[in-house]
Amino acid sequence: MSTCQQCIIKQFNALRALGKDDLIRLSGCKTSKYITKGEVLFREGESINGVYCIKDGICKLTKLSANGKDQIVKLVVTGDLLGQRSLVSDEKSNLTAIAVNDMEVCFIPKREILHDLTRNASFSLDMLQEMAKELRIADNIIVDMAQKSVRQRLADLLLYLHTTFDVDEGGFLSVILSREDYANLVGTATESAIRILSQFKKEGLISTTGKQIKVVDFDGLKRVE
Amino acid sequence: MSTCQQCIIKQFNALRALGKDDLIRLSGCKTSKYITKGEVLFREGESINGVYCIKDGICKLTKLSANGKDQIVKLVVTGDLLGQRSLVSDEKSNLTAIAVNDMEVCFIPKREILHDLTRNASFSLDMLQEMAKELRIADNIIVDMAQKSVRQRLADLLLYLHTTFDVDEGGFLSVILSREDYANLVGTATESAIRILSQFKKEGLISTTGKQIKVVDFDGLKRVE
DNA sequence: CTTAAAACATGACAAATATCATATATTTTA
DNA sequence: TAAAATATATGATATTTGTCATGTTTTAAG
Repeated sequence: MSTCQQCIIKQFNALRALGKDDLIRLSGCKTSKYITKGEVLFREGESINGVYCIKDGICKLTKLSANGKDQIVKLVVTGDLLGQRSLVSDEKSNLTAIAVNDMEVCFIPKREILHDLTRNASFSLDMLQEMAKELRIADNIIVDMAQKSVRQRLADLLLYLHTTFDVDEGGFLSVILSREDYANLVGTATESAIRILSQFKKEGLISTTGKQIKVVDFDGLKRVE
Repeated sequence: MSTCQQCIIKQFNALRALGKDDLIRLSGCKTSKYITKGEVLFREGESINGVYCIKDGICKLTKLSANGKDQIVKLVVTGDLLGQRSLVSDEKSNLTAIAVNDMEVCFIPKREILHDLTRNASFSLDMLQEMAKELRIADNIIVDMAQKSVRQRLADLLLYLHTTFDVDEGGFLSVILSREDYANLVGTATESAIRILSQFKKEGLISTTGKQIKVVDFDGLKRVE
């Protein structure tokens, strides 16, 4: 079994701020878990009681809106922590986490993280910085949701997926999402998302083969309005 | 000149976690400032280099979207801190702050706050908790922006203003906003906001006298769809 | 007080998006 | 493999929202 100390994943999140002794302690009480595509890691309203460190895979954080539709609030990827927000504010989870592809995660109990947060200022400062970054991103999404058209938001999403998750040998986006996921990410009806993706294809901005999507004209997508 | 130690405002934000000595130190280097309605406290892209503690008044945090419209991301009120996010992540401000009514604020330089953040774990944990709360609120706003109609968002806003800022003797909302502000808060055209407010009035959900608005049927507004 | 400017209001119309219906393709299950 | 379930696609239409035009009211300035 691998230890947190050896694990390179910690470089990508606040755990990097911990020293050798703390990492050894975490290793001793962490559990690891494999989740297959589509499985639920935790649900809105549940107590998480710890933090997940994503060793591999991608998951979507969704919230059920009043009208019964799921909104995907963000995608969380390899290297990210999951559940810090609920842990810090001592609340049940505000969001549901569902695996977008097969995942490997480590679970670290709340008590251990709190131990470090209260004693290790550089760890809590690092976590504070991460959360500040998330907050800026969330504010920007609010503005985009409020002011941009569905067409623009969908173009932005494709650009985001292209730059953030990279592409495979064929140039296709390496994250495979359903059309419904696309709709739930930009906040529109599934039919609208499908329709606009078809338009993008006709306009030569993207090409598609089943669920696989390739960004053909990056700058063209940027200019969409 | 009043000291931070005596100031009751600190009860409402992370400064409550500081001890006597730290508060005395802050008092020594803080500056206070009066801002009149409509004045800009800081702009998007500026370095704030500190934190504002709002002693009195309300201000709106806006961001200019790609299409040239201002979106109000949140209202910040008496007791809140302003600028922590930029300070913590060491970035220029992502938002513009404009006074909605006359304000009194105290400015505390970055260096002093950082001093406490790196040394005082309970202070940085408290700030972390505040930011976690803000992040949950932001996530919920994203869902509402994406999934609710303009009519619902405007009804929600009236309910929020009613419960958060209370009402005057006549039952009118104590925050006076222009119709344009209402539009920029819910992310719609000014004409649309005006039109829907007129509808609410006809439907007996609110009553208005000039800029003053009174929530008449709270539960009715809740049921708006 | 009078005039100019800004804010508010509303109609008419255009554009964007949602909804419903239906068809086809793809995946899963038996 | 066949059948069922699910996902994708697209047309027709309704609804929501934005834009432009115009008039009225309120506020600010001289």
